[in-house]
Amino acid sequence: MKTNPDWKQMRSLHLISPLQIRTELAAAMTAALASKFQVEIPSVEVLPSRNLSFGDLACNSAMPLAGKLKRSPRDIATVMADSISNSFPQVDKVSVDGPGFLNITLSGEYLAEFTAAVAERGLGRFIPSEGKGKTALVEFVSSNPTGPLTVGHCRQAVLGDAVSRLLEAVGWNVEREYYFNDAGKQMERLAESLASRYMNILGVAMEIPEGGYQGEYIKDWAEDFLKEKGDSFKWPEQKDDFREYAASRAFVLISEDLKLLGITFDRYFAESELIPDAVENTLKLLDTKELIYKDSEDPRKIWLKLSEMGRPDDRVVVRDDGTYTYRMPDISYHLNKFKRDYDLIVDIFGSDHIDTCKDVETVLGNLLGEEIVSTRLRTILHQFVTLVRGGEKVKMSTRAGNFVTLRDLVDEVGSADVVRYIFLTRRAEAHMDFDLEAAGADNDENPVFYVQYAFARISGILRKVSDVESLLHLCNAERLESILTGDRERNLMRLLETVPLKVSAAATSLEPHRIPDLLAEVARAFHGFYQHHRVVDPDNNEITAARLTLCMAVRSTLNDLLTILGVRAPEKM
RNA sequence: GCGCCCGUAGCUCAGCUGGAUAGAGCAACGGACUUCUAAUCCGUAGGCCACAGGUUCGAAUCCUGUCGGGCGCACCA
Repeated sequence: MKTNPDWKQMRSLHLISPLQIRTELAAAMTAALASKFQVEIPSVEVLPSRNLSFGDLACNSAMPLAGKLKRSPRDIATVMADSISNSFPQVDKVSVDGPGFLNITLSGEYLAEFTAAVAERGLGRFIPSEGKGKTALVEFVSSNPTGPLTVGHCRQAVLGDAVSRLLEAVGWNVEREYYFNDAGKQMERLAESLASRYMNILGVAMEIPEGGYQGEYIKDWAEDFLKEKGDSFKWPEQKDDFREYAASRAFVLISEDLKLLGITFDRYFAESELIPDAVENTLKLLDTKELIYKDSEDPRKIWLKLSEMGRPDDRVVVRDDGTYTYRMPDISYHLNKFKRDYDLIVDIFGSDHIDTCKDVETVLGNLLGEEIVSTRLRTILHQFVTLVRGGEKVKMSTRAGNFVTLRDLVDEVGSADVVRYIFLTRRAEAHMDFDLEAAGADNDENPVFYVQYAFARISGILRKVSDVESLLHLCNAERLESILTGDRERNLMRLLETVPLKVSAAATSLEPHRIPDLLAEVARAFHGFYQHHRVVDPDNNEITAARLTLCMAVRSTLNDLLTILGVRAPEKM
């Protein structure tokens, strides 16, 4: 998926990429308008047709240009149509329809060449590689290391991994990073909660602190702590021992949870690494820029002047005991990320982070320049997940310790593929009801199987054929075009041709939810084709070869799209 | 009260940098297995795109307001 198209080789085959044909058509039409009307013309846009019955590509630029050129939209569209109608072998038909739409139908020759090339060399090389040679950092999950991951983290984990994979699909070199908050007040509470359980085992009364952690897993940790380290520890004398032990156990817990979904990180970045040097440097920097001030009553307490930067309220960044609030190391962390010089920094947070991440962005803008921050930092805030079982909402409460964990979810659903796919079907900013019964169902209520089944079917066909390679060599683009003339075959090729640019658009907008839609569309078109056309015909090698070529192209497309979601492409089901 | 997100078919959701008849899956109804896996296919039905204004040649899409839901408004993260 990472290789770049070899344009020269394609030229020799008369094949140009989906992106290039669109670019060339737009350029030709823009040039024709400029020369005919002798005015500056904003570049026209060639877009996918909304409805395939109009054609493959459409352009509506004639309508907005009508006022400026003082001509009717249809006249303008006609000028555009004339400029491309006979000069592109990739174009079969151009028409002007309705109020001034320009509709373009791609030629069978081009579609056949494209399909053959995808079958032979894979779809990946046709995806425009905008990210080639560039690096991106994607931060996600970053949950407090205080316990197992929950359903909310699960959505974020899946989303972050898919965003990363999507960026990789268009050529980015991606690093996945988990910011490990191991230095804050929550860690203190966790350590004390552990100490409390430990003391209880030893028969000493000690309450779990206010806001502490009640989960059963802490009891297990306490028992292990006792076994491994002995019974001589006291709170708060050996505070650090409790804290370190809890953090390391939480770390293991979290990485095992992530492993259930097949997610790994390139780096776990510990907040404690920033303390105190990096944070003190950041404070000095903020002070130099006069963005902080001392509290009027307690000079050890330090405030951030957010209200002067257009945010609603000033915030404390250093408490009177000298410890930092969440925002402080987070600003340092982001400065660190910028210093590492990525071309793109993606932050993924739950919607409860809205205020803090706006604050951090604002401060970064003041320190580094708004231009740099707005072009290089992109934040995805996802909404929460409501679990539904049998039409009833599943109550979740972190405090009481009866939350549904990521592990529970994957166990109940029974498949990481299903969990990933369903989470990725909704766009990040939309609320989401996750129906445990439907997700756990082993039937056609489950959208994942529909797509995977298409891949498995193709694999089944391939198993029927003894020598796929030599059969495929029987089939060149010309033959493909003359044999695959059915509507279903033709529409399948048309659909495949749009995939590279749709992937590219999804990556540009950091929206992996577009991929499941696309997958379902490809699978649907394939299932329809499969039902109506027999692929393997022992008496007709030519037809077999042509349809097999199409199957190979679909297979490659499904595989690449499933890879973006991190969902398996099974040979058998 | 303030900020952000959401409100599209019975259910879950796409479509939202404005464009030609609003889409899909599931559920419902009617059909299709002596043929490469029927976890499939074909067909039918289902919608004042929350509501009210505005911008324009054109609005589910942009703006304003109202109503409804989620999240936040910590010296937690």
